[in-house]
Parts: sequence; structure tokens; C-alpha cells
Amino acid sequence: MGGSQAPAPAALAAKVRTLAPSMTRSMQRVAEAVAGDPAGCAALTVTGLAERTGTSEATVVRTARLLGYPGYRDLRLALAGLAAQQQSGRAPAVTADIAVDDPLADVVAKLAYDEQQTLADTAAGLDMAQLGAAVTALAAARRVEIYGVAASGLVAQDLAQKLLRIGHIAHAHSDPHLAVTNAVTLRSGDVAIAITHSGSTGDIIEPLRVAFEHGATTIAVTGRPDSPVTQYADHILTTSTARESELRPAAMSSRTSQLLVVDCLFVGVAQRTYETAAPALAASYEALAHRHSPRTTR
Amino acid sequence: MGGSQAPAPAALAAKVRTLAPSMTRSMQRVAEAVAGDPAGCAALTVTGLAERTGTSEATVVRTARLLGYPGYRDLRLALAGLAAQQQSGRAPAVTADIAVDDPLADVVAKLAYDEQQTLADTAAGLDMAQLGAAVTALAAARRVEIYGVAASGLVAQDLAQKLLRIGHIAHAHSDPHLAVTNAVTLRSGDVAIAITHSGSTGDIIEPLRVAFEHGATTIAVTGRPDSPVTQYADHILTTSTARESELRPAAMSSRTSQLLVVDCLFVGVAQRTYETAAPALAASYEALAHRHSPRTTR
DNA sequence: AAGAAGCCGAAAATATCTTTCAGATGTGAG
DNA sequence: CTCACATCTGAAAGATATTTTCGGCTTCTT
Repeated sequence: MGGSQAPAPAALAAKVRTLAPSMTRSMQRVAEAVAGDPAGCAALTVTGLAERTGTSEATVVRTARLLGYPGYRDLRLALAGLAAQQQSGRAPAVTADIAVDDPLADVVAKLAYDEQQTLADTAAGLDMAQLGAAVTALAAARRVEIYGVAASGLVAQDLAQKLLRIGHIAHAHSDPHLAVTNAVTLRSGDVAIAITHSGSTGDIIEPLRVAFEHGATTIAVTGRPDSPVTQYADHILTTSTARESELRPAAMSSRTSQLLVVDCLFVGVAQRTYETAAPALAASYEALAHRHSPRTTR
Repeated sequence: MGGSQAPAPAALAAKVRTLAPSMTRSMQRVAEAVAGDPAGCAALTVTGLAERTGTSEATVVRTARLLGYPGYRDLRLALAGLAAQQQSGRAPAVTADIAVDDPLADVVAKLAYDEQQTLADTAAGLDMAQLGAAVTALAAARRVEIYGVAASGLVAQDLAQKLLRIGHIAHAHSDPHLAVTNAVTLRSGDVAIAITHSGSTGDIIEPLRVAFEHGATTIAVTGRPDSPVTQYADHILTTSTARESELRPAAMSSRTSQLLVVDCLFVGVAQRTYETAAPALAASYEALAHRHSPRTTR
């Protein structure tokens, strides 16, 4: 990459080395500074770089020309590009656990990276056949009941909210007793969904069992496809399990994973029932509009 | 990594999306051009870019300012950097919208990709200074009240659950009346957090305003850093805004973005209060163990 | 040591960027 | 429907940055 005609972006360091012998003393100083600290030099004006290298503006421009750029302005742009590349190049090693003394920037980077990983894993591990069957059942369901506690309870609510918005009858339950009470009323044509990462949360297994035994179609969203909850599930959707650490409870990645699954269910159902879902979505959007005051700042 | 103070190199596309709504028509044209073709725009002078977008130099400079740069010159440097990164990175860009007739496998892939993108954008756009300040306030808070409705309400609950687990006093409110009632009881040393994507949800602004006026430290988690809610916020945490489509409501990506922010807050607080947080986490884990039956299948 | 060649930087000339200001455009009240 | 207000917009003036010019200076050769 990078010849003498086209001012190469990355090949700059090499070019400096090649051309250094043919440079005069002051030009070498400039070239050296530029090669040594692209980022720093990119922040300087001609005058700034001239001062920094103890030379003059003219010399800086001459150096830029020698390096193959039309002028200093273009050299500076190339320098900025080079700096950005170097910057991004040394980022990938964030696989380490979050430590107590990590600066916030690292925490953000690691969390974001981990959750991205979780998403990729979940998408890769999802069984399309199971997902398709679950969507079919949901699309045709008379009524949908969703069970989940703690973090999974929020995912359950999220799904319920979404299904409600496209005109389906859906409820989330996090009270174990009420959940069982509710499950008793289900029958064939209804759908029950259990969301539990461990798959062995008694409070969630119980209502799903009851729903299953009353003839409802049952779906389990769990990270453990071999766990007790799956005994009573017609369809099993597997969420991914990322390693956890003290400062990064499993709840985080399991939640991300569960939400993706739930989103997939939602979009799938919305597609299958598009005729009714689209207007319902539009209507609910419209209905909420007046709750938002017009922008004031600006 | 960059926030609103230090104009990040990579976060630019995300920033354009975040700020676009608060821009005037002609500024949007400039922002669009810049986000769409960084490499091409980096090669242009102010006048060139003005011509290309059919606007004036003044507008170009104004846009650069709004994006967080001191002037066009610096925006141009950032553009060059971005172009270089894209060059080496080779973004695959599966940005197609979800269609009604997409097979499920595509739905899963697109959703996962979009959410990954949202995470990256959010992380890149987070202002570390604001985040740090928010964490400091939270770590020292006597009590934390979190306001959010609908999808944001779930995020609010998620944060409350997490803070509770590490021994902080935290509550989430989604009932507007109760939220205001609650906000009245806050005073200096307490923290109030408002979570709203639009930043203009009256039901959420109100309690934050009350909390603010009663001397509590207030934090806004919003996708619109120029929205009304920020008037009453001591610290503003910006979530990213992904384009939405009919089958992919904005709620999805804003939720992902909000959750990442909330996770960062949580981990940050856990770090700062490690002495008490660690045992509390362990204890809550222990307390729930008996709720899980031993694995049966397999 | 004298002369020639070419390097170097101050300052002028040019290009680029920024600011100002007045006209254009849209918006809400009456 | 019209007016008054606020905001947006671009032309041109003003400020910076870059490029060029040009003469002094060093260095090498003979």
C-alpha cells in the first residue's frame, strides 16, 4: 500500500525512514516529530509544529511536500487518520474481568463489550425451529401469561408491554401465588411463558407446570436447556450464559440475552399478525404523543 | 474515550443521530453529509462542504460547534480519523430494516446486530465526567429515587433492584402522582434519577423538577441532551438513538442503551462502595439459593 | 580564503476559517 | 387571516492559518 504519488495514510512512518537521508537537518527534525507523535502533531498548526521542532513554517511545509502531500494541511489530515488508527488498534484486549480499581472508562468498555458478546452468542445459539413454533403459538394465542421474578420479571413485563401494544392480551406476573392462581385459568389455545435464567426457580416452574397441565401451550426462556422448567415446556428458547464475576452479576448478561429473545418473539408475532399489529402500534404511538411536551431548550 | 467535552473520533455517527433532532434543517443537511461520507467531507474545505450541502460556511461552522468541536478545522481532523478507521475496520453494515416478510433467522440477526450497534454507540458517546459525577453522587446518597414510565420504567426498576442488592436505599416509581409525592420528601444528600428517552415526558420531568428544587442531586438519563428534562438535571447521561422502523420501535434500542448506562452506574457505585457492596451481594445471592431446586433432568 | 551552492527563516501574500449582521423564514397569538 | 416575534440563514467582513517569496547564512569546494 502507498506509493510515492498517493500520500499513504499508514505507511507514513516507513516513508519518513526512507526519505530521511535525503532530508536536510531541520527537515529531519520535523519528520522525526511527525513520525514519533502523529496524534500530538495533528493537534498543532504549522506555526506550532515549527516552534516545537525549533524550525520555521517554511521548513514544515517543505517537509510535508517531501513526504508527498500538497502542503501541511494535508499532512495534518493524514496524521489525524494515523492517530485514529493507532488508537483503535490498541483497544481489543478488554476481555478481562472488571476489577475494583478499574477506571470508569474501562468499566464502560468492558460492559459494552461483554453485552455485545452475549448478544452474538444468543443469536448464534437460538433454535430457529423452536422460535418459529413459539411465534406461531403466540400469534394464535387467545391470551398470553408471562411468569418471571426479579430481573427476569422485568423481561416478562417488557414482553407483556410489547404484546399489549400490538393488540394481544398479555400479562406479566411476578407474584408466585397470583401466578399459580392465574395459571389455573388457562386452557388449550392460551400460551404461558416462563422466564428464568437458572431454569430451577421454583416460583416460576410451578405456574408453568400448572399451565402445562391445564392444556396451555408453554414456552420456557432459560439459560439451562436441561433444567427442571423444561419438563413442562412445549418450546424451549435458550438464552446464553456468560461468565460472571463479583462485580458483574450473571443477571446482567442473562437479562441482555433474555431481552433479545423476547424482542425476537415480539417482532415475529408482529410480522405474523401485521394486519392488526401495524395499526395498533400506530394508535398507541399516537395516544401517547400529547404526553410529551414540545422541545424547549435550543 | 469521548463524551461531549472531548469530541470523540468514532462516536461521531452516534452523536449526529443524537443531536440531529435539535438541529435546524440546513444543519441537518451538513450533519448528514458528514456522517454519510466522512472521507469525502474530510477532503473539503468549509466552502466546499457548504457548497456540497447547499448551505453557507456559517452553517457548516455552526454544525461543527454543535457536534462538540471548536470549529470546522477540528471537525475535519476528526473526520479524517474516522475515515481512516473505517478504512481499516471495514464495517459490514447490515443496516437493512426489518421487513414484514423477513424470515425469522434474519429477524434475529438484524435485531442482534442493531442492539450491538446501539451498545457501541452508547459506550462511545457516554461522557465520562458526567458518569463519574453521577456515580459519586449515588455512592454517597442517603437514598435514591428513580422515575421512569413504560419501557423506561422497567429500566428504572432494574437499577433499583441492583442498588438494593448492594445495600443502597433505592426505589423506582412509575406512577406519576406517587412519584411527585415522593420527590417532595427529598432533600440535599438524596439522589433522583429520571429515565426518559424523549426527555420530554411530562410525567417524568415533573418529579425530577420537584426533586431538583428540594435540593436533591438530580440525574437525567435521556437520548436528547437538549430536552426539557435536562433543565432540572445536575448530571446528564446521554443514551444513543438508533433509527427506528415500524417493526422495530425506538423503545428497543433506547432500552438497550439505557440498560447499559444503568449497568455502568451500578458497577461504578459498587466499586466505590466495595467494602459494603461485596458482602451485600454475597448475602443476597445466598438468601435466594434455597429458592432454586437442584437440577433434575440430565 | 574566496566563491558557489543550497539551506533556512522572517515576513508578505494567499487561502481558509470564523464572526457579524441584516434579510428570510417560519410560528403562534390575536 | 394578519401581525409580531423568534429563529434560521447566508453574504461579507474580520481573524487565523498556510503558502510563497526572498534575502541572509552556512557549508563545501578548489
